[in-house]
Amino acid sequence: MVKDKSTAAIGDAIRATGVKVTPGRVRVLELLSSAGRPLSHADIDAALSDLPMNRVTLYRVLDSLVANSLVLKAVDTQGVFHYSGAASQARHSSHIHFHCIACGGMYCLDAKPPAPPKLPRGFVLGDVAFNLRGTCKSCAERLRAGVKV
Amino acid sequence: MVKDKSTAAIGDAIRATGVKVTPGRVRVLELLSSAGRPLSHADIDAALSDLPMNRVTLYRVLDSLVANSLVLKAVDTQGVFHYSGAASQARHSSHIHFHCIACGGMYCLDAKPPAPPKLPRGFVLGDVAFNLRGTCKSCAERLRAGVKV
DNA sequence: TCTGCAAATGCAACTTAGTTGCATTTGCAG
DNA sequence: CTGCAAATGCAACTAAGTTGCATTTGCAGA
Repeated sequence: MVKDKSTAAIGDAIRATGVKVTPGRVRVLELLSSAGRPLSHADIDAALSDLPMNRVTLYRVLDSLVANSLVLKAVDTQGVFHYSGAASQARHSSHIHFHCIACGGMYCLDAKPPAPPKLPRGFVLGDVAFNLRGTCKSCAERLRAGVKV
Repeated sequence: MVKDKSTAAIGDAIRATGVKVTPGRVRVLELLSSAGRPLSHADIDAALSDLPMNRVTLYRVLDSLVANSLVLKAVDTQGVFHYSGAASQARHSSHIHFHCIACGGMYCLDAKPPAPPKLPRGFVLGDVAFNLRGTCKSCAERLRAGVKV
């Protein structure tokens, strides 16, 4: 069976970083690249029912992909880490994430993130977290309808 | 012994929210109000050597203060929660926090946070997290000097 | 194609952060 | 001063993430 083009491309991207191309790495990067939103460790774990992977291995796969800039790691306002494919990095770094405190969902907002402010001399900027928290449309409507939380 | 003015004011602020004024709540709010930066749960726990408090109680004290808007809860890019007194809320909501990945320190930057973007219809904004991560001046210099991490 | 080895994985055990249930203590209203 | 709801302490639990070590596997070189 011939691997489809995108899977091969993903394998090449991994190989290019100098680490081994393993089923786990390919599968996780594939998942993150095609997912429309950043996924948590638990989200990914649940999505990998076709390729059961040890909890620890998933952490290490993610660490490896993050270390090689193939995946982005960000934290939401609840302190939960979310990962997104670096291919969608441009997409995800060009807008903001909204985390619903009622349903736990994460949404990508169609708005530009602010420019990082000027840092004091000597400070080196790594990455930026700009996340909003609140209630999403459907949860807000449900709550407004009088349903108790 | 007569309580000093600020302690009394803190007690009043707590009482005004309708909850009981307890030594733990006063001490924690006092600490967060006078601290120049947001403190983590561990920071607070360590600072309370004069008033040993159960780990769980500290969580509940913080929850109570946050629920009554006397304290702000925010998360850094490492997923660690930090608390700051609401009296210093104006101060801390009017600028940005920088978290050093080398020394773990948190710095308050003298820059305005961006205006929250316009949300889609129906979305309700709760709070905002805008944190930067990187290397602070002293750590950057130390690393540049050739010291291995 | 085969082989050896470093890299990757799985597993078990551990740490840390945060939560829950319940018995005891305490702030404070009456 | 007294009663009771609220707050606390304690123990046990869950979830997230880490570490050490034995086993397996990708892949470079023979």
